[in-house]
Amino acid sequence: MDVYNTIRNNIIQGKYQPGMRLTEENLAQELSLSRTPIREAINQLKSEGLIVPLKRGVSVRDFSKEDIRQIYDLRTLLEGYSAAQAALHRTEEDLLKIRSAYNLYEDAIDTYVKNDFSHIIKIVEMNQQFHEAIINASKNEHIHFHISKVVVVPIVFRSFYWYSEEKLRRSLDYHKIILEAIINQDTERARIAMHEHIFQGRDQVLLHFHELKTMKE
Amino acid sequence: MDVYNTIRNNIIQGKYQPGMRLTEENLAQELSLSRTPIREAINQLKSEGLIVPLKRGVSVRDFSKEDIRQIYDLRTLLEGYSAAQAALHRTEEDLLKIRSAYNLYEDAIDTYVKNDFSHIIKIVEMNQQFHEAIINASKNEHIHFHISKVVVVPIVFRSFYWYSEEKLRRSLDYHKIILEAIINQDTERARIAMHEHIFQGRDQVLLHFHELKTMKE
DNA sequence: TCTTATATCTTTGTATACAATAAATCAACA
DNA sequence: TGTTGATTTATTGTATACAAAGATATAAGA
Repeated sequence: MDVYNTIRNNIIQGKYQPGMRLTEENLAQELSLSRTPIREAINQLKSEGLIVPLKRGVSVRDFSKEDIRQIYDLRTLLEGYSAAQAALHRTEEDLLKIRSAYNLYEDAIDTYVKNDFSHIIKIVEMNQQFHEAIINASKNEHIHFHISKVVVVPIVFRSFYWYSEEKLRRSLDYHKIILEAIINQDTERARIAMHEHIFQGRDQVLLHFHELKTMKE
Repeated sequence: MDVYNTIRNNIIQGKYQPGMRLTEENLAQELSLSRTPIREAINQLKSEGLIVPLKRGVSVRDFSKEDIRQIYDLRTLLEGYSAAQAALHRTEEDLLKIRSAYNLYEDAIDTYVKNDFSHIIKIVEMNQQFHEAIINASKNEHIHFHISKVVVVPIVFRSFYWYSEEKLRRSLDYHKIILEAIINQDTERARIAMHEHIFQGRDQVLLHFHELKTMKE
């Protein structure tokens, strides 16, 4: 894995906690590299908003509840649009991929509820894959480019640990509604279902905001 | 001006033409700097999509009509939303700034049509300032963060050279409608007017696409 | 002449050294 | 003791050197 992803993962997985100060030299020593490649990774993370510049060094960004609201508003807007566009432009190949992602998500949930709690990671991945497939089907390269740059809030990844079986099933239901709307080329239904689905995720994060922040993974 | 903005301006102003290959060494010599700061600027421009990686070096991105359509779709979505949010959340101070930007845009157009054609630059600036003021009033820091990163298409800057007086007046009319909708907190009117306004800009760019591409500024 | 292997040249990626600057420490003085 | 100025230290910004990887040119053999 490259330097950028190494540092990014350390932030997302809570190894580098919010507010923690990072310097080029420290990171370089930790990763046994020179400052040059570290600088490049830091610059990228800065431009993505995951770390904020300090007078000296940088610090891991500490997101507030208001940040979560704003970021989810944005995500709702962009992904709602991409679902609508996917309903409009999807090919048979797109449908195959979306359906496959849907099934894998269902499998992951089934395995999880059968007491294999390690499968939560798989659930996160398969959920992402479903959303990815829809963004691809929307045939707007630039929306894709943008959503991929929407600020990643570390705690969102951890929020899945607080999903009950019931909530996971409801999440799956939404995937189904979205999938069917895209099949039927019902743009507005796709958009609205995607909106509700993303707001469901937002509510989950906001509800457990404080536990998520202190959680060390 | 820093390295990033120097290179960016050279691309926007057509000094580095679409498809042109740039290498770190060349740029370093041209700007009398070492490769290190050049690399940082290039990385940023790459992540913004203004230049694309080559096997060796990078090349200035050549945008297609389809790119223009997709980017404007995105801009419509984001700025339409920000106009609606501005209508909802604007303070008196926001209104003052938006109104002031509106007036300056009107002044710039007036000066321009009185045969001072050099004022086209001012028109571009004042138009941007109006949009900025609305984004600020929308009170979503993250939308702001994003719109500022929406891919800048070089030729959009030049498209103003093809605006007739009538089209400029129509653009101003839209600003007025948007301003009033925000004053009256009419979210949907603000959103729709912003949509139409941005599509007007898109049509202008698409209409003159070929002239704009060969134009050297 | 055409193909393939070798050498050469270009260009990027990484390490390191040094310069510039801001922060922290310490000392001198009121 | 508290305040100011000088000194040291920490950290970033820039330059340069060298290693690694690709591309291009060259030469040898079929």
